[in-house]
Amino acid sequence: MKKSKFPAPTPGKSGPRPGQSATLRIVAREAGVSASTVSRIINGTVNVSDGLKRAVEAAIVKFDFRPNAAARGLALGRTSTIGVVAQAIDSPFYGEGLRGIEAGLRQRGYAPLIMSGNWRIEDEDRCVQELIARGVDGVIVFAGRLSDAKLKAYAKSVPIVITGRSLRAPRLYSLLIEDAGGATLAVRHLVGLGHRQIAFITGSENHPDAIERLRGYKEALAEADIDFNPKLVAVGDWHEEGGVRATLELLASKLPFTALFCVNDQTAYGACLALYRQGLSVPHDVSVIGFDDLPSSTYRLPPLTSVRQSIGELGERSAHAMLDLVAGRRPRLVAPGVELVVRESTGPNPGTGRKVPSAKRPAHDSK
Amino acid sequence: MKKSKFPAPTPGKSGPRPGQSATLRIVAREAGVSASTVSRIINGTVNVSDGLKRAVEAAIVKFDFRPNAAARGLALGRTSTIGVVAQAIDSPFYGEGLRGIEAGLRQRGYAPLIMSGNWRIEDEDRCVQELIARGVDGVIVFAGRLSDAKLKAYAKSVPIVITGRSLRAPRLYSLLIEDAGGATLAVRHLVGLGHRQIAFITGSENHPDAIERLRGYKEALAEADIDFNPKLVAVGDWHEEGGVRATLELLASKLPFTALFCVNDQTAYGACLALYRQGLSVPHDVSVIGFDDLPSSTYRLPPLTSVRQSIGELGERSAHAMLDLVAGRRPRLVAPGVELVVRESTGPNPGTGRKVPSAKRPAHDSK
DNA sequence: AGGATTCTTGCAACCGGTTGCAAGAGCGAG
DNA sequence: CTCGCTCTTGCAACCGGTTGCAAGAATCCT
Repeated sequence: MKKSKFPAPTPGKSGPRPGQSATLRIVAREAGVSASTVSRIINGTVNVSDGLKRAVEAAIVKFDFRPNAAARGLALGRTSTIGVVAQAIDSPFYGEGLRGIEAGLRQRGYAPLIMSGNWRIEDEDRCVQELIARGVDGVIVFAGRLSDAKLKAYAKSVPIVITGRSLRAPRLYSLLIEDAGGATLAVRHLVGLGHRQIAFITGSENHPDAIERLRGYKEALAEADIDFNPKLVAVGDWHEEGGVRATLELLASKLPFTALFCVNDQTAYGACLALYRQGLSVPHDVSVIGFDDLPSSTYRLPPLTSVRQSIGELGERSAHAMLDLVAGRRPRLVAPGVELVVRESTGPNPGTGRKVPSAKRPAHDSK
Repeated sequence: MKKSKFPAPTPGKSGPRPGQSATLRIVAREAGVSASTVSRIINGTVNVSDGLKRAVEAAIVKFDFRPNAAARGLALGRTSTIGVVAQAIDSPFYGEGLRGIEAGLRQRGYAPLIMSGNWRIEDEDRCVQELIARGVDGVIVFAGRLSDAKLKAYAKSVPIVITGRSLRAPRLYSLLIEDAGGATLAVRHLVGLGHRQIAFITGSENHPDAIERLRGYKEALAEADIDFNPKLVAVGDWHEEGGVRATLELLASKLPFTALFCVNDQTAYGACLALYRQGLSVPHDVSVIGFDDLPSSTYRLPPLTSVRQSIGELGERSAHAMLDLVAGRRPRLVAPGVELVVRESTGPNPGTGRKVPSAKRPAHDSK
């Protein structure tokens, strides 16, 4: 496999060989210069006389030369690759975040190496380890669940950016999402429409985002002098399926509710389906509101009211924060703010006698 | 930046230093052996005596040693990384495909390096070039539009797997999707429900998948002795927005139709919204059928009838085909077959007097 | 027991770019 | 015309694993 020790690399032929890319030294020989000169021309490290430059450039074109990334990475000690840990690459939420990350990295010549944690902490852990082993220049953990301690430990071997929590450590930067604030926004909207019995479907119970959103829900209830009823909280799984199940549980409990706040949009999609199956209309019988404002929420039937937190923007900012860390600068970025987007899945409480002034809702959508 | 020439690498301290990973030689010194021995133990290349093995393993643990991927890649001539070109990472379609690819690669220790072509041929081209420059061991072009000639040219420098077309060249493998067959399935289903005026919303016009699905649509019409009417074909963009626009155009043309076949599920989502806006009910006024059977189609209102072509499975098979190519074997895989999944967005033609026997539709969903 | 095998292990030369150092070329000033 | 300066360019030593080769140790054979 090794062993290739051509004394004079095929002196007779000079064209590029298929499937075997040229090396710096081959190009150098062709142009009659040394390898270092070629390297310097490619990287623009120092000035090179015009004649040589032209000759070298011709040789580069002739052999279609591309510097070997592994060799360059080895010499420079960096790979221009950032590891990204998501939970699932197929998921509107992570998809949008990854798009933002990719866009943010590409601007400066970096590329993301993406791995999926499959919602399992052990997998997430394995991902980070494998990414480090692959020599990435940094790791972005997007909405992950790894413990703070683990993250701090990993930050010792590679810069880390983490979204969805607040954590301070050297070479680690965190972007905190306004989970509680967004949840408060959602519940206030429902209260404003006259709802008093507002159910909540949470995500997996120990996820930091879920905990915070529950907190925001409680705060908004307190604000409106509504007692918090734990029986109006059901547990989903961040996916449609969990939304269906949780909604059916809530309905089965016979506890009346006229509005439903879901921990994320996908859960809300499931909730809408479950309500439809039970012959309940959204928003006439039950108002439903989500969180994230996924792109597809605009196109749901009915279009979903949601709390917008631009995931794409969050991804892009994570990427920039990471590039700052890599360059040794201290990032100065925060997560984008949250914002209520009112569409057609929420409406006035049908129970109240008094007419609630209808919220302004655009005719087609409110993009 | 280089210059580091520690005569004796910090002989006093011996613990791992933060941010600076240990090298093979450091581990070797700690264990009192040579670097080659450590390498051989790690890779299991040859037998090593038990005592040394234990000492080395202890040293590896002590320094938390992970071999540098760049160096290994340089020495071995491969990176265990496969480049993947998608159009958009945030897109249920590509998301599912990428998940399959990741799963298929991970099984054998490979990881995907994903880049987005953003639906632009030039970007797609740039992606392939950058991936090659990064030294990936192969490139999977997932549902791309690069010309056959370009692909063949690239296959000279790196193995290539391409989905969605049929192409033969050395070190290139293609997985052909049954686009036409799937489209025929969809239209036959509609015909079976009594529909005769069946509209079609295509994707971007020059995309191979779109062309093939149109062909299948025409074939099924011919089969049922229905004349093909080009005015019943509208152009979308593979996304919800295009589905909305195309549907509004079809409705504005005043040409009656009772069923609508959409080139993919996202287009169908948009179509459903547009119909809803115009006060038309799916499936009572118009039947809608999609293509792809995205996971979220199960949770639409109403759940969408679609032609299932397991994208995830396609991704996984692409990955396996690529690994075959890399290993020098000839892949023997084909794309997964298509299959009709009947849900609730299609129903009997409301216009026909005769009652059409209702298709069997499960109560909740037909996963 | 002596010689022939086989096994273990280290040395050193790779893989392909990068870069400090110094030699040589080119140029201006005295 | 010579000295000293700057600019261009090549040499060689890295980066950190891998592996052919051969020396030495261990094992087996007659």
